[in-house]
Amino acid sequence: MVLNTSKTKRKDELRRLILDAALKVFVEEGLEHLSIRRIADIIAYSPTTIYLYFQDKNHLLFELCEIGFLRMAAMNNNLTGIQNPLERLHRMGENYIKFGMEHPAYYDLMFNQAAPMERLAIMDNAEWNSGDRAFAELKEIISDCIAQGMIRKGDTNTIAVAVWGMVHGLVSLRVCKRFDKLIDAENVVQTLHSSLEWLIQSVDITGK
Amino acid sequence: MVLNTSKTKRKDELRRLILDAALKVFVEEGLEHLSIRRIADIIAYSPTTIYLYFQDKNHLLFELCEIGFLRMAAMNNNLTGIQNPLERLHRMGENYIKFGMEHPAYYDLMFNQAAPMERLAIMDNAEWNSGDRAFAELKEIISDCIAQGMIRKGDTNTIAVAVWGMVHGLVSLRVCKRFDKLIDAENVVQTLHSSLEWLIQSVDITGK
DNA sequence: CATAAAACTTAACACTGTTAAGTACATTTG
DNA sequence: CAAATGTACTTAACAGTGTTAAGTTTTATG
Repeated sequence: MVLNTSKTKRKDELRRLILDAALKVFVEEGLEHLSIRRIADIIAYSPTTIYLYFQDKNHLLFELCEIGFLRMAAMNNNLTGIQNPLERLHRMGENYIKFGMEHPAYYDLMFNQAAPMERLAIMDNAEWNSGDRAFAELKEIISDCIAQGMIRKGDTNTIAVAVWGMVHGLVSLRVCKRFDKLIDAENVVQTLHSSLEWLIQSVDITGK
Repeated sequence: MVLNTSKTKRKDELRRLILDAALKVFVEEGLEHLSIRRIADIIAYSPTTIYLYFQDKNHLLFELCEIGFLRMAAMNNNLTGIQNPLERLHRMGENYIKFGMEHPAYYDLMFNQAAPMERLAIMDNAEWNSGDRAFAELKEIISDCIAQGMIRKGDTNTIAVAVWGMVHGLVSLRVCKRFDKLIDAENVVQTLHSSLEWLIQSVDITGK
């Protein structure tokens, strides 16, 4: 298998151009304004050209998702050096919330929209690499918490789902504007962090 | 103000017919197949007629949401008789999960989709009645838990957001198919319930 | 240079939400 | 009773969507 011939390189260049244009539109104007024709206009190609590089719109959205996962993973660089696993868990949650607040369009696409997952459902036998890796990391931290006697013993899977569910729920309700009529706008983000802190303190059995 | 004249009655009848048709489509075929023209076909009227009864599609979706909230509230009928507030909270969470599993299309519309909230955002000064009532009920139960020394003292708002966030997160990830590649299909619902139970046990301070 | 292959475009299909303008019918008014 | 008003509804169109079959242009190869 030959990599990076001038052929594949040029293929990749336009592919990248398409993704960049798509990104620009959907970050700045929202997913609902992201259309194939809009992308085509920006890169000055005909709409059908995009179909030579992506099977369909879902495929394109899936790739945007993957980029989002990379950005999200990059946020967890500040975890290195934190030895205490419960503290790590807390910080990971705060990073998660931060990502959602800073990149709501990405977040919506990555966790709420059906489109990218439809693509994934079609290519059977394929695992969801990005999601899988992140989930595995979460489970490992929880495993450490249990091993060091910082949280109650229990099924790692169950606890991981619970923790992920919680932070996702907080961010998702915010991104989908479900807090807008219930909590003052200036307090929402603070409330999310408080809620996470409440969870961490509730499961912490070191000081009890 | 005159209620239920033959005029308003007939107006309401077609309105109801439209909502029923909309409901049928979006429950059976999903939100993406719910179009104004599809509804019009079913009720055998022209598409534009629908605009005489609803400002726009968002308005219609908002009304479907409200119907969903009624159904959801009805599920909590089995709470009467449960005195223990923590048990009430647990049962409320289970009802919430059950609703999401049984009515994924409703759930998606009520908590994930942007459309219904856009309608709500426009009519300023209006509060989100359905959401407001449900959230207030949750806060009251938590208040009771604290008063009876069943969970740690803390800000009611913060804890309510945490609890709602958690169950919403679980249901939302399931409805949006984010567990599909991570957890075996036959175990997912059981895992959600276990996760909720884990939370309840983690915050319960009565036996410690 | 001719041929084959790759890259790209045109035109169309079947949809979408939404609106301006027009029609048919019932009710009220002079 | 006839004319005027008002209600209920439809037709036709606009501007947009994802997507595909078929045709054209450009590039690379023998």
